[in-house]
Amino acid sequence: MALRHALLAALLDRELSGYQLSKLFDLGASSFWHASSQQLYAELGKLEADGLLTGHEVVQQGRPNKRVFALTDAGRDELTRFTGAPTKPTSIRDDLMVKAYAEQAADPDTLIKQLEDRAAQSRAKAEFLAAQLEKLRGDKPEADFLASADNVGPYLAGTRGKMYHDDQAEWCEWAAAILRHRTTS
Amino acid sequence: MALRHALLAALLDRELSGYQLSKLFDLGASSFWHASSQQLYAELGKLEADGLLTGHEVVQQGRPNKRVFALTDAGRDELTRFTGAPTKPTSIRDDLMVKAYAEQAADPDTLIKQLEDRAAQSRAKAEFLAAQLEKLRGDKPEADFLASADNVGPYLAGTRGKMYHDDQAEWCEWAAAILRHRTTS
DNA sequence: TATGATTAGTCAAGAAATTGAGTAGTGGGA
DNA sequence: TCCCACTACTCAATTTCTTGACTAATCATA
Repeated sequence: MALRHALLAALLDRELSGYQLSKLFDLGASSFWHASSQQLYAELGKLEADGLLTGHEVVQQGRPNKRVFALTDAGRDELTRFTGAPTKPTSIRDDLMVKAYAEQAADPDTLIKQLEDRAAQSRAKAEFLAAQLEKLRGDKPEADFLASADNVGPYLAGTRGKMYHDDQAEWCEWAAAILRHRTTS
Repeated sequence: MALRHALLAALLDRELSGYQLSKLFDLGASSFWHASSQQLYAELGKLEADGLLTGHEVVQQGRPNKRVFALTDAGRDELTRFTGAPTKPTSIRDDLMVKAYAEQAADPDTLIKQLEDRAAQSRAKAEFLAAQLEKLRGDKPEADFLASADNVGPYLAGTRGKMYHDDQAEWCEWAAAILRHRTTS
């Protein structure tokens, strides 16, 4: 029920092809939602059937043709409805937290490695998102951009994504340090 | 594939009934994983069938009988394997981030209300988790507890949960303030 | 004395997400 | 010149998760 709205949101101020959307929703790059390409194309089909967006074939030379999707008025209305409707908080479901919880059953060294690897991944992703944010706000200071820009949504969402990954990296390193300390003493 | 391990982790140092587990994995109270009771009971059945845990009927007076589950050696081994195996990072999928991203299509006032409501929920949950952490560490300072306690896993996971909700609340309030400022100017 | 909350679950239907493989053309590097 | 990566998708099977309803007893409250 929510990938629908994530797709509509991504198409709010531009047209994108299925493939471009699949890059935007990629696990390693998405700032606000993730989905596999298979899931995306399936959902795009449903959204088109429901009249929330329209697809146009674009003929290309030198590479496969693509279908570019755009929001319809109905799609925009649906997004407006969605943003105003209460939804229940998204639940936490993180495999790393399960691993940390199960620390007693874990081999300390491999668990520490898991945490350090994830810390590195999150650091990289936080940096990537920081670069995206910088690009979005251009040369303005953040406060000016947020006060005056005409589309701040992606910036708000990107900021949350960056916070998440900064925290994740920090926590992973903190937890790894504690476990390391416990094994050496 | 991961609810399995979350359940095994929860049963690592104690026996719990399905109902107790359903409270632990409740959306409003879970610090490290969430699942509905239906999903839980289904998964508990599979885990028992796979020999990763055993259930014992406990007869009670004055209330329905219950089944209490305990880890088997195979279950503990599976947890050890899981904690050492690399897993891909959990993806971000948060309805609020989608709503923020779609700010352009949103009615400002209702979106602001959504953000403020969620901020309040996250504040409450962060407080709840803070109380749990305090209970876990007893009267010791955190550093002493983490260095000397025999089961720090739940504390590590709970800390991440608290960070998540502290951040969520902070971001929601920040985003709401920006949107409010943009509507009044 | 009826009403709702709490304990302790079960059943079934459907939607959402994952896993794994496959197609087919183009461009670039060893 | 061969192989790999990239663009741009599709198909099928399976697992996971959600939604909504239902049973049935006890306890506290109004």
